[in-house]
Amino acid sequence: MSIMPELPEVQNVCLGLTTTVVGQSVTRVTVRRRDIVRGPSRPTNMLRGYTLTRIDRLGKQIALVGQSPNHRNNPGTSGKTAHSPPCICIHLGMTGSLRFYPKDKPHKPDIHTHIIWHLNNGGRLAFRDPRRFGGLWTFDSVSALHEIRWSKLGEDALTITPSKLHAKLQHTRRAIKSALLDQATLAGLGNIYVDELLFGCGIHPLRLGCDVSRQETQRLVRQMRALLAKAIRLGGSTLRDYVDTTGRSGGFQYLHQVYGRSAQPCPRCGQPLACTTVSGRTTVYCEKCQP
DNA sequence: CCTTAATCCTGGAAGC
DNA sequence: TGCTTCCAGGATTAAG
Repeated sequence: MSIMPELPEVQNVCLGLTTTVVGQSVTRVTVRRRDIVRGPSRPTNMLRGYTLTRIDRLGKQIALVGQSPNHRNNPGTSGKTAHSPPCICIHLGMTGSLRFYPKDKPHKPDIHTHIIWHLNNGGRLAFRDPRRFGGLWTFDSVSALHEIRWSKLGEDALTITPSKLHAKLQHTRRAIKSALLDQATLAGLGNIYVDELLFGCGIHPLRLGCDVSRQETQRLVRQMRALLAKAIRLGGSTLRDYVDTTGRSGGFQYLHQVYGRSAQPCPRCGQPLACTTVSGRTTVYCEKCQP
């Protein structure tokens, strides 16, 4: 089973990028597949000539924020848009990865390596995505990213408050699982964590969103933060000893109590876990523990 | 409003 | 063993 980039994985990618590419400037960009750059894409020229100043994240989406090298020497000659830094938004989709290769580490791009940023320290950042569900969007400014793209997303799963989530859930008659998967409700949850979360909270995936009480929502948010935080920590540790298969699979199993365990005994009551489809997604749950 | 289905795509698993 | 088939998944779109 390969790593699925949901919020915790994306967060770890961001942490990695912060320590490797932030502060570096982009000397050259190789676009090996043009169609992986979606939407109107000419303006930022893929950040060539810019310095990467920071990495932002909302839900599962990553933003590489650039800054013109002469920005400091040339402040405020015209309107604010002139100095709003350009950025690139990256979604890893199902199989996307963003990997940094230091100067001395060789890197042989294969057919699935779509974009390579060459950095001034000799390092390279490579976007690879075999299945190509992921993609990349360029923006003139961070504010454009927020207005055009991130405004459609709900609050980040790590920071949303119980009352905000409850307000969103209250006026929907969709299944709770569908609502939680919808990035417009809150950003960051995917199929795996939604199943785990609902199991952890003892909530049936088909319960109506508006039937989830304030107290249950509180439990949901509390559990969600704990789950994501744990996964982030674990991701960090699995990255360190990536080659150690046993350590990695052990952590993986610990996190997944229901996902991928259809018909296996419920970790809480022992009854075989049920499997169904909700919003077109495989859904595993316990009929007894999630009434 | 809401759901379902189709679409995109490839690698891995299962079946024969 | 090698071939075929199926299926997973997120987001978007169209259709019911």
